[in-house]
Amino acid sequence: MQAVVCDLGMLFAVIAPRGTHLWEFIRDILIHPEQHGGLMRWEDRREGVFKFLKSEAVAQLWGQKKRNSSMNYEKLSRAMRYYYKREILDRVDGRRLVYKFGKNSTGWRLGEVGV
DNA sequence: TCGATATTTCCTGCTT
DNA sequence: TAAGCAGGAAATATCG
Repeated sequence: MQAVVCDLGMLFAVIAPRGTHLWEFIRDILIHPEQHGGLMRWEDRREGVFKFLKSEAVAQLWGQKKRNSSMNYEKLSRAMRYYYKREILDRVDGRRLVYKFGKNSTGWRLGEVGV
């Protein structure tokens, strides 16, 4: 598992632009699930609702991308919560590990993908 | 160098 | 009881 995360991290370091934001990193995992070993999945693609399947693995991947080995899901989720205020994400009440893209996020909608 | 922005880190309390 | 959620506060890194 650790090796898989390591490989994915290296892959990301190559394919992702330097200034990628967290929400873009999340979006890319969802758009290219085959490259990320089912870390996340769409709950409702049209509505932009998605779920973390392997929360700690996603956090580790994000940490590798930012060269931060102490990253974990608790810290990642705090950053996610700041997106509510900016309307990059919408809150999904009562469902753990479930988030929704907001009106200020782009590139995840069908027909928009492939940017 | 400085200010703005985007996290990161730590924390407390609540919920599932 | 562990894991996750919510949000305040302060610190830090990066960029223009």
